Amino acid sequence: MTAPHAVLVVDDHTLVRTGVVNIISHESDLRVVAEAANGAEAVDAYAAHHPDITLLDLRMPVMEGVEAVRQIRALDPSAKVIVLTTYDTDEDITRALKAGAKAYVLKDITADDLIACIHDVLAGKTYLAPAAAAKLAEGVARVQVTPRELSTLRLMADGKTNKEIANALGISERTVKTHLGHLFEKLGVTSRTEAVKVATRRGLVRMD
Amino acid sequence: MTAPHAVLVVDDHTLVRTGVVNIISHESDLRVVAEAANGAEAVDAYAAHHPDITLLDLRMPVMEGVEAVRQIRALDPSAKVIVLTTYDTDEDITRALKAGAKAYVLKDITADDLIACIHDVLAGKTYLAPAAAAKLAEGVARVQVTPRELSTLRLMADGKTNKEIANALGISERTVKTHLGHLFEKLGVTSRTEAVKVATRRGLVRMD
DNA sequence: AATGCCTTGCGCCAATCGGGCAGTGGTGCA
DNA sequence: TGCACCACTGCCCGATTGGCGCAAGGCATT
Repeated sequence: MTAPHAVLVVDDHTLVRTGVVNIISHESDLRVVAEAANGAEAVDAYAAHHPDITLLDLRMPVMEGVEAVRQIRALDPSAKVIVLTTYDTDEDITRALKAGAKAYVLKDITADDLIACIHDVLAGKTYLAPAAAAKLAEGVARVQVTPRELSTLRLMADGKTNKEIANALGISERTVKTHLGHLFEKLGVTSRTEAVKVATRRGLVRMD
Repeated sequence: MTAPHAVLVVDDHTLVRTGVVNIISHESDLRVVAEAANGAEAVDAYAAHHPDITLLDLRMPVMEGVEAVRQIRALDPSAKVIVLTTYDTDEDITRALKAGAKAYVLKDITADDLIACIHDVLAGKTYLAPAAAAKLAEGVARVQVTPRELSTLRLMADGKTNKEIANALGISERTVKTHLGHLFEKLGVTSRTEAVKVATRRGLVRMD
């Protein structure tokens, strides 16, 4: 029998975190060596323990999950991070995978499947929740939103008028209209309110 | 030693649910007699087992949590339901309490506090998460949105134009404007996009 | 050199939106 | 019997929005 694999569990919801820790504790070849409640703590804990596996949520205060993945992978390019979250917008999924996550699973996964996923990742494989894989597949052919368009979109979703957006970005109101026009086309809508809806669904904007 | 109290656990996220079940299993005076993954299952499970305590999430497919609380309380007016959720919008809180929930706690609660909360409710007390209590307090002085205004708001948040809303509700476009005008005033905004933002934050509309 | 995309900008125009003023009818409560 | 509130509607007006076409400079890829 070899030494158990070290696991770091990150989730801002204490209850969920202890629930996951409990489940993992039942496995003899896994051992939780640290817990964290936000991205910043997660990076610190990773640096301190260098676990074999990191399980982390995406939506967290202080530091977002994707940024945490990025920083952990910067500390250790071989780090194996499993994203465990509630949401499956294609933005979240692609950003997490781009940041270097090895797996993306949803919280409606069963305990057994989670354990299986951890073993897969430990063995060097990757794992995608079926729903995540589907979203990703349909997203392949998806139109790209440019950085400037995204800034415009965010300000618009915040309730700003074209004039206010223009001032905020230091460009003319006409240019704002052009960006929005392109956005509407890409999102398949005709009004800003509708745009907010589908952008939210796609994970392009957040209602914080 | 008396018989342990029967508990029903309801959450659509399997992982979270088993986590909670695990935590409760560690208490000798509590016993999980059934689990459910949505509101409809919850009502069925309640009818079948009549548990002493029901722990349930609000956001679920098939049947929403608040509706489940209502139906369970209709089956058994003495039912003790604890709402256990991630969100703390004042809409969710007030609706859950109005539906007859005995407690409202967030998922960032610790396992110990959850157990304490269960015991409180078993003893006939009620329990409100501090954040929930605060939201409720500030909400006392909050302006009321009328049913008709709410319908209008929902359709608007869906991206509909005033004309489309008018057709959908069978009223004139002018009336839609009146409703929206009143809404804007109550929400403290001047545009529909802004209205969508604050209405979402308050839990009046959902981005499903 | 050519092609393509992003970003920026222009004018024009019809539709939509937000608001002001005014009014009717109904319900429920004091 | 008032009073308050809700739901509904009309006309009018200015501001904003969305769609149309067009185009120039920059930057990267081929």
